[in-house]
Amino acid sequence: MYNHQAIEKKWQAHWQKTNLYLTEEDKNKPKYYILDMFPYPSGAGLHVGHPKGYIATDIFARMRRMQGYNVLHPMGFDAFGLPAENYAIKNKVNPKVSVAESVAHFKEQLEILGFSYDWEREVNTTDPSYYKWTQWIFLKMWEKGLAFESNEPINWCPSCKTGLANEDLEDGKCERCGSEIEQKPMRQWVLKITDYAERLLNDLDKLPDWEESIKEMQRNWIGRSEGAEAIFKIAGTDAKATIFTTRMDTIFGCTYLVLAPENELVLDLQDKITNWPEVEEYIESLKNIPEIERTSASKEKTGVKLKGIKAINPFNNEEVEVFIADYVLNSYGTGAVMAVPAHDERDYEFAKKYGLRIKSVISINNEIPFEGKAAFTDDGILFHSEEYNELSSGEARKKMIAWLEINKLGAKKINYRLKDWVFSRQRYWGEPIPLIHCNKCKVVAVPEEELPLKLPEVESYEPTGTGESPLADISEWVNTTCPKCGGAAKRETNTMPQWAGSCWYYLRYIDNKNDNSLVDPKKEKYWSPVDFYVGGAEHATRHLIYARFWHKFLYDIGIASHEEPFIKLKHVGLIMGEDGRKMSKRWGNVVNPDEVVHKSGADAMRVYEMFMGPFEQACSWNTNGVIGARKFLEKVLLFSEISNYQEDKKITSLLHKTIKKVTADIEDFRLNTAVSAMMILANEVADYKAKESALPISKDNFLNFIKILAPFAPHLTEEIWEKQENKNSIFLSAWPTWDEVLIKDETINLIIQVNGKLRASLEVAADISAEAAYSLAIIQDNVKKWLEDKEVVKKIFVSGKLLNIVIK
RNA sequence: GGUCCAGUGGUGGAACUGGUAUACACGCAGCACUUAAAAUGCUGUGCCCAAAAGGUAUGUGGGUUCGAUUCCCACCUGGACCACCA
Repeated sequence: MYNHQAIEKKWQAHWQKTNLYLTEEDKNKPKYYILDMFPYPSGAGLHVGHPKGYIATDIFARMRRMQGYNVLHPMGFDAFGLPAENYAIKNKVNPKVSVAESVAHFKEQLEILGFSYDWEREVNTTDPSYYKWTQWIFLKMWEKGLAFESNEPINWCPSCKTGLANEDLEDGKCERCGSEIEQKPMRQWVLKITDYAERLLNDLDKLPDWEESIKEMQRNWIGRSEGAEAIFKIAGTDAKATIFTTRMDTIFGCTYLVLAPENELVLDLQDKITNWPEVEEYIESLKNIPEIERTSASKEKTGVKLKGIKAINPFNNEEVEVFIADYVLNSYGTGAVMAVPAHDERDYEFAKKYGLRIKSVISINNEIPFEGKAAFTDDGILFHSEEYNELSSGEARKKMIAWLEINKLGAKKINYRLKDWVFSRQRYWGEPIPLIHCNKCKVVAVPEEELPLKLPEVESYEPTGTGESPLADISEWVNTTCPKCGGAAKRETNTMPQWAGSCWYYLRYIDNKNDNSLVDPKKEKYWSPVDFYVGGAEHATRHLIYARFWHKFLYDIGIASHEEPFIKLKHVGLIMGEDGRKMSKRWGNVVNPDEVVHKSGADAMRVYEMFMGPFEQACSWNTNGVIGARKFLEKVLLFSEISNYQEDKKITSLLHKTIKKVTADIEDFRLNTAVSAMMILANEVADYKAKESALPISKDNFLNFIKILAPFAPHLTEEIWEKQENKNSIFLSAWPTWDEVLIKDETINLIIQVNGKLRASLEVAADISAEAAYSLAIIQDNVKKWLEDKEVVKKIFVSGKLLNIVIK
């Protein structure tokens, strides 16, 4: 009888008592750091999807330990941020209290799954001893000028009452609550991530063990665009419009200029604009259109001409009209573009609508493609471009930019889609930003020895909506003295965003109790970098970009010893509900792991989740599937109850093949086929067992099978291991090896094809020659039949696999 | 619109560098055990054909090859990310 409840309880207690998973630096062993993305503990607890990644890394960690590595495999909690705070507001509890409850609940749920985490190294981003160092890093960034105050308009969520970073939006809506985002100018702390854009982009090439899809998403997000700026003087004034373009070669086709409606130049030119009331009305009308609608590509473009204004093309001194239009964004490039309707789709659409001039300057094979019908946007050969005629687009760009630079009328320029990181939130539940505002000394850092700057207790966590966080109401906290001049001063009341703590947590696991430094340099050298990192793909453009940014900064100031934090990265595919939808309370399709563990056991659940399908792929939960995994484990337990061993050569060979396959499959995270390989072996053994009363395998071999199963089903295998009179844990034993000689089959099934179609299969010696195979094949009735009256043109022989006879 | 990924039985999926398509598991059907059911065991299970033989099948159409789920081209469908980024 398989009493999973008793077995799992027994071993979990035993592992804890014997400190089996405690990790320390050990110079005699190679290190391996395998990391899960730590969870955000919500009140709802885990569903069966959450542990999928944790199970896989646990299997990997256990194999690595048995292979003789010193393995760091920690876990912690990322608990600052809106969900915890909103939960606290709704239930009128201090977030500190509710987070502690959620963490305890999560931990309990994780523990019954039998993970091999070293809990001594647990971190929690909301723990002052942790966020002391988050604040410390922020101060270092501030010292280096990477954190600055800005009053630019930013994304504002009217429901969450806080500013948000671009990364926090989904389809132009708040990722948390789905509200329409407004653009609101307000005082913000911003991190200059764009200073690192080039490195964040280029260093992706140094990460061969990251999935290509994730790297591609990051490249998309960074959005590097190489072009140039050019200055158009405004006729009759000292004003200048600077435009950004990637197609300088088309500048002779520029028939008008477009400014973003918010471009400051528009206000500067107010006196010269003869239709100002119309212009002003247009600008006002745009304020009522949500950002998402305005920037939608499907929307018809609108705009207004700035009457009385002409811009001068620096190349031919031609005067062109100037428009403001909604399709030019003030937040990208210079907020101004030169319009070349013949060679840009957006400009073409706008020019058609308003009947503006269209001038072609790029040809291909001496023809002008789609003239008058659509914009031709490819590179080609220039014409109507004075001395640049006959040049290719590429050459022309180089020469034109060089000319601009010589004449100080423009320069080469690289733009990024990536924006600087809006880093302050007007909410309570986050790390306080450790800065002080003094009238005399301006902004002053909280002295290092005063860190952590603790989050004060507060009556109400409700956001104020005024652009100030609830901290602003606590006068005894806000009012302080300036550390520099000793005069009266006020604390910064904004807090850091949810993503701050997760930017560096993997470094803290290495040395989580160190109060004197972020991490001990010796320990950092031993454990860094993270060898293998596993988590959801939804973090590809947020956490993983932010963390790489902070890590590079920490590298620059000498804290981190490697330029990249994560060597190998894999993403875990979601587990959907049985109805194929995302598991959610709304659909009522959430499966609770506690129930599965209670009914079928942690080991069965672990085996099933790995068996479901490819690790990276999303798949639907099927409760019946757990039964299959459970049956497999029952079969293995049954074997262990037989004490009569009788080795069988075929099984030995199959076992060695299985060891090889399972080892390689775990290495590559092909855990579904690893499980199926072990099932095949168990089925074969069971077949023999039905015939004889002895187990057709030697005791040593049986124990090797138990060992490769151990990472998947740690409790059951530990129990079997003990029953076989082993004193130490199975996880302290060595990972089995295989013998290539035993894997080689003596006989094989040779496939006989005629014209590529299967006609027979012969059991022959594995090393049979082509000639021997042929003479054997042609006497088979089923082959003879097909060869009658036919001429054999060719014989294809693949040693050990097949013989294909080609006839005419 | 751009970039990337994927389409294989009733279902989840397997097939290593082109070489027996459908491993493994679920489900289903039949049989055994049982008064009966559950559990368990055995057998079968892509489609056409009574069976054998054979034919046919990996989204659709074409190509390369002795041989294609795998490589190439076009198309269809679905998903992920980005998107008026100049």
